Amino acid sequence: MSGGYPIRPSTARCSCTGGPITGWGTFCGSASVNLGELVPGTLVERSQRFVARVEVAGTAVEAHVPNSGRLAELMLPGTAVLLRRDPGRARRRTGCDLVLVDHGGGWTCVDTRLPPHLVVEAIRRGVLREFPPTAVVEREVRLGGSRLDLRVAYDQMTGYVETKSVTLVQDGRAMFPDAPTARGTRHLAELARSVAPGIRGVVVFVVQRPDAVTFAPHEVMDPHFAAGLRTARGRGVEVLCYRCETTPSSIAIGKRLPVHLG
DNA sequence: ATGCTCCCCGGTATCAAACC
DNA sequence: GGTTTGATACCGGGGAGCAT
Repeated sequence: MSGGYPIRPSTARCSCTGGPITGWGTFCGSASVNLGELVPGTLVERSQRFVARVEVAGTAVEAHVPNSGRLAELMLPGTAVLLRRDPGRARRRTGCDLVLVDHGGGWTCVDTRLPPHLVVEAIRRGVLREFPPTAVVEREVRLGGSRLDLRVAYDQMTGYVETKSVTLVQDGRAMFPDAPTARGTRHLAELARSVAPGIRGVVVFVVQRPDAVTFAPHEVMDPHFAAGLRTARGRGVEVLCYRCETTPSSIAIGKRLPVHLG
């Protein structure tokens, strides 16, 4: 199985029209990212930080966990999961990625590589209206001593965009981070430094859970990040939060959620 | 076009040094 | 002696850059 959203450029075809997919594994008629054909399994354990043992059709397999966060409320033994096979590189230790986790209220995507793709598609499809669909988007750009997810150029403007994947929700409130993140705080500082006439700094929290209705930084888990977020916004960094609409076959940027910085 | 190396990602674990 | 802080290695994989 190849297809799905891209780790490498996709040669998959759109399930809407059967035509070739334009760009990075998206459905051509919407801002959805196509997850391709996923394999159902049951989580046995997260044996290492980046590796999970999953039972698939009675056989235990190892899957790469593309998420360095704790995921404590999601990665519970016995949880239903969906895997994406990737026979691509011979050097891969695991044959598949753990993509979706059933937390009881719907599917949650745990792949932190996905949000930048979602944001790019949302811009191109006019769903994320903070940027024009005609903007030129570059991935993985350097800013100061960090590497940010996107640089978005349009007219005479440049926007530096960092996306954050949010999987923790408590009482309807999505929270980030689920573990202290010095790098995340550094990214905020870089964005704040970059803001100037003609240069925007934007952080987009992409919430993977359908039960979220608001967003706030996780003050208890990482007070430095929370303070950094407030400082960044005070210096002109735009703080956005969007919730994903996730199915076992696709993910799309959906509703924008209100942000409470305290 | 392909293969290789290196850096980065974001946490955990461990150890050493500094401090009370 | 106990606690805190800082530095570093490590994990698996993506992607840029370079050589062939």
